Amino acid sequence: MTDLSEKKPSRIQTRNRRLILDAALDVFSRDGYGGATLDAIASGAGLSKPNLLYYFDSKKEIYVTLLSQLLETWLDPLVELDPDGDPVEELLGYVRLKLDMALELPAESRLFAGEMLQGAPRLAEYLKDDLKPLFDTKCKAIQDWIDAGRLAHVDPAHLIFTIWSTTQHYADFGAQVSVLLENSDPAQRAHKHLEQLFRRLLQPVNH
Amino acid sequence: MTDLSEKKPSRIQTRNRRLILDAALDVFSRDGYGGATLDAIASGAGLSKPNLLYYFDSKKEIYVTLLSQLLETWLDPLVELDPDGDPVEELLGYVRLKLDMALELPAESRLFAGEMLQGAPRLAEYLKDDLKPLFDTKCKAIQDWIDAGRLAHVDPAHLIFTIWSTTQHYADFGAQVSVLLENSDPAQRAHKHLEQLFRRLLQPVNH
DNA sequence: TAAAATTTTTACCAATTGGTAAAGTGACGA
DNA sequence: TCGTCACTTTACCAATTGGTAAAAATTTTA
Repeated sequence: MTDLSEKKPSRIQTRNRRLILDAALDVFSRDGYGGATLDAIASGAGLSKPNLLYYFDSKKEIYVTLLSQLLETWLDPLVELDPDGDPVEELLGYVRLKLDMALELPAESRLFAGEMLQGAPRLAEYLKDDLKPLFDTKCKAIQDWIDAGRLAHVDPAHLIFTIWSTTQHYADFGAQVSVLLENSDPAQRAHKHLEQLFRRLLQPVNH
Repeated sequence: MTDLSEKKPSRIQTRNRRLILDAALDVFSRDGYGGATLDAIASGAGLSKPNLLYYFDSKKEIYVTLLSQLLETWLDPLVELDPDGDPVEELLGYVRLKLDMALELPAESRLFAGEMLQGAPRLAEYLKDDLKPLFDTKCKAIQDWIDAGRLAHVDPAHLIFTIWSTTQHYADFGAQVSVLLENSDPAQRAHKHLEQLFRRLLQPVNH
């Protein structure tokens, strides 16, 4: 018997855990936690179910592993927001990054959204301990920009909500978006639209 | 044996179908279609599972009934958008209505969002046959406003996406919002923020 | 009030679920 | 070549799932 949670993983372990997590992302993001089955994940990974359970102790462990790996990359762009940079350009850069993430990692976005829809039962402590402090810090930075007259008067918290919602919409509601847009290149139009939107919102009024 | 799908329903039928749909909305919106169980719905409605299946033939039928009832009210505000009204005020009114719906009917919003996350398998024909024509009509109306110089140059389709995403965010990501905002009255601030956002975006530039 | 129709309960069931035990396979170093 | 360790398969299992059959209770109707 081996304890997979300790020591450096073998080549096989690295490969199979990767296969499992990739398949699990597909299944969980499509069917939700409750709708996902180990059989579907195992089959997606090309492994037998007991073999899958050799690498992860339970369904929940796979899900939680997936979520916590996601959260690292998810927070990153907000961390990068630089209080010493140009306010409008910093925020537009953040919008651009978030939109690119939504377009390139839609499954990740949907996994996160699905967890939120369920009331974030497995993310409660993450929200309070990690996201909240970061959120407050960035809200304050934005408020400082406003106070310095370098940014239009906006509610910092709701500005961030607006950035999150408008960008993630292209992943989470992708099914709707693709039906309604048909032809026109969604990615480029979305980029142009959001740039315009936030530029108009954020540009301080000269006086 | 009775055919519940025909003739006018009895008082008991009306009451119990209502109880079931109310409970089902709770369960489906929280756990998703796959995660929801008939036992949970039955218990929520205060009925036994076989009794519940006397009123609906299957789990899927409950879900579909719920969805299609929702869609009627969901589309309504967009239908109301009046091409003969004042452009900015019409659109701001639409935003206000959508935000109120999200705040007052969060479970409905989450049910819809959950279906979207799964790729809208049960809404494919609704999206194409009902939503798409309406969407196109309204996009054209917005474009006409722009061409008449009564509205800033915006991408109509993406404007609608932005309205949908920013408003529904307060329902779909409510778990996150409530953790991050703590005290401050979210509803009122959201209203003020979105009014400001869309006013700045939509107000045509004088020239 | 008796019969007819509707509603509810009891007792099931086959399929699927997450998960386990243990035997088997394969690679690698002593 | 043998034993050890990591990995995989086979054969399960108890619990839960969506759903059914039919009897029992209740309500409605004639």
